[in-house]
Amino acid sequence: MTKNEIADVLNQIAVLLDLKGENPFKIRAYQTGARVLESLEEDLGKIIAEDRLSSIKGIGEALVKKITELHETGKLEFYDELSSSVAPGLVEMLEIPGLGAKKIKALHSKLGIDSIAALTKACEDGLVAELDGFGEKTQAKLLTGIKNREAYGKRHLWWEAFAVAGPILEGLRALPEVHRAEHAGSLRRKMETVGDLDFIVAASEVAPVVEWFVTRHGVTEITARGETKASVRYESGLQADLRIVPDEQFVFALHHFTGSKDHNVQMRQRALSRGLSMSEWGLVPAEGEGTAKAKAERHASVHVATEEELFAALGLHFIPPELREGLGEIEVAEKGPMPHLVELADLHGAFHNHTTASDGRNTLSEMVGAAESLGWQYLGIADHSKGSYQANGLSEERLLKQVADIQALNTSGRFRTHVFAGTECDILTDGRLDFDDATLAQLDYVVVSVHNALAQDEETMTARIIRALENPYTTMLGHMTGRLLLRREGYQLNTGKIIDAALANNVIIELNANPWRLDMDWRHWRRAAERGLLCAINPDAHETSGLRYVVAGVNIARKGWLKKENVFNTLSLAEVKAAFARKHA
DNA sequence: GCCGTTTTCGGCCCGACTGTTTTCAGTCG
Repeated sequence: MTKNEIADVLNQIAVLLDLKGENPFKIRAYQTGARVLESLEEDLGKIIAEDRLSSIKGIGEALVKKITELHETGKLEFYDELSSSVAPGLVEMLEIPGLGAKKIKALHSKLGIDSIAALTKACEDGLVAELDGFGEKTQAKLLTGIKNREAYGKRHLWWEAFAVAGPILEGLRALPEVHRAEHAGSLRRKMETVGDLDFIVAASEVAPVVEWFVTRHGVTEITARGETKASVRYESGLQADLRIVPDEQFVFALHHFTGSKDHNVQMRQRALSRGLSMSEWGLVPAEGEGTAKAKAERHASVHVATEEELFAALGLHFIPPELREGLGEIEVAEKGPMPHLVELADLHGAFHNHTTASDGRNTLSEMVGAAESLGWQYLGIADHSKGSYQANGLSEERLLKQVADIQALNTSGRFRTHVFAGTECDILTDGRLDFDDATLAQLDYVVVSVHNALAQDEETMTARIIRALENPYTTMLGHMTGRLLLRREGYQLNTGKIIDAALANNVIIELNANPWRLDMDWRHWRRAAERGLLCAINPDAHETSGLRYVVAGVNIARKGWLKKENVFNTLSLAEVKAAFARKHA
C-alpha cells in the first residue's frame, strides 16, 4: 500500500473510533499519524526498511506496527475488525450537517438507527425529537440536512467561489461601519476547491453589517445569526460566513480563519512553547486559569496591526496565506524570510492555447490580440493533433499551414506579441506521438498530452507517458493526470517516476491553469522544483477569456512554493527563443 | 495513541453557536 492509501486507512480508523466513543486524544493521534504520513517526502518503504518510522514525530510504537503491516501486506486486522463492528450507514450519517459522532451513537444505541434511510423514517415518525438531548428543531434540521445533502455537501471551484466572493468583499468594504474587511479560509489560501466563504470584518457596529450580509440578493437561507457571526446559503449551495470583530482583534481573527487546521494547531503550540496562548482573540500570557478569552480580558493581548507583526511576535517571518497548510512552512519561517513566490506580473506569456483550427472558439488573430492586451511578449499556440478527432485535431497538412500562418503573422508586425508555433500532440496508447519527427521538427515546441485510453493501469500509463517524454522533440507534458476537479479523477500513474523522467529528459511539466484542472497538483511542486523541474503555467485557453486562467495557475504555483526562476514562462521572449533553439540543437 | 529542560503519567489548541437545557453537550471550523 502507498503512504496515501495508508493515511486514508488511519483517517478511517479515526472516524470509526469516534463513532465508538473512543478517547478523543487517541482519535487525534490517528489523524496526526495520517497527516504526517501524507506530508512525508521520503519513500515510505525506505524508511520502514531502515527502521526509522518511530523517529518521526507523531508516529509511536502502535502506529509503527500498523503502518508497517499495511505497507507490507495491504491489510490490517485491527482495521478489518473495527470496520465490521460499525454499521457502514453510521459513517455515511456523519455527512449530515449537525450530526456528529456522539449524536449518531445515541441514535444508534437508543433507536437502533444504522442508516440515513432509517434516520429519515425515525424523524418523520417523530421519534428523534423525544430522545434526550434532541428536540423538535434538531429533528427538523436533520430532515432538511438529509434532503439537501447532495446539493450542499459538495465543494466549489476556487475560480467560481472567488467570483462570488469578490463583490461581497467590495460591498462590505463600502459600508460606513466597516473599517477593514478581508476574505479568509481556503479561498484566501487559494485552494483548488473551496468549501465555503469566510469574511472577517472590523466594524464599529455589528447590526447593520449583519443586516446587509443576510439580505443580499441570492441568499436563500440564513443558517446562523449571532452577536459576532452570521452564516448564509446562496442558491448554488455555497455557504458564506461573516465574522465581525473589534479593530484590535482583526489581525488575530484573520490569521485564525485563514490558516488550515494543521497550521493553526502548530502556531498555537508554538505560542504555548513561548509562554503565550493564542486564539482569534489575541496573544496573551498562557499561565493562569481560564480560557484564552478570559485571559485576554485579564491581560492585554500583544498588540499587532498586521499579520507580519503577528508572525514576528512568535519569532517568525511572514508566511503568505497560500503556504499556511501546516506542511513545514513554520520551520522555514523560523530560519529566515520565506521564498519570494512567483507573481502574475512575472509571466510574459503561455504555451498551451487553442484556436478555431481545432476546438477553440477564437481565431489565431483574436487570441494573439488578447495576449497583446494582457501585455504578453509571446503566445504559444498548441492546437490538438489529428488523433483527437472529437476536438477537430489538425492533420500534418493543416498543422503546417498553421505554422505558415503564424510565421506570416509574426513578420507582418500586426501585433507586438510574438507567436510560437506548437502543438498539443496526443500521446498514443503505446507512448508514441501522434506526429512523426519530421513534422514535429517544423515546430517551435511540442506539448504532449494523454487524451484517450484513460483507464490504462498505473504501470501501463506511466510507461506510456515516460516514452513520450523520451521523444527528443517533446518540450513539455500537458495536464499530467487529466483530472477534472469535482468531476473526474485523474488517470492512474506514478507521479514520482514521471517527474524523474521529465528531469532526465529536460522536459518541462505544465501546471495547467484551467480552474477545473490545476494539474500537476500543487502538493508535488515544492519537492519537484527543488530537484530542478521546470514548470510552465499554461491556461489551456479555448477562447480569449481563457487566457485569464493563468491567475488560477499562479495561485497554485504559489501553493507549490514556486519562485519566478522555477517557472519557464517568466522568461523574456529572447530567453524563450534561446531555450527552444538549445532544445533543437 | 503520542509525548517529555514539568520524561513513563497526565496532559493533549481554542472558541462560537445551537438547541437543549437551567449550566451544558455537541458540532463546527
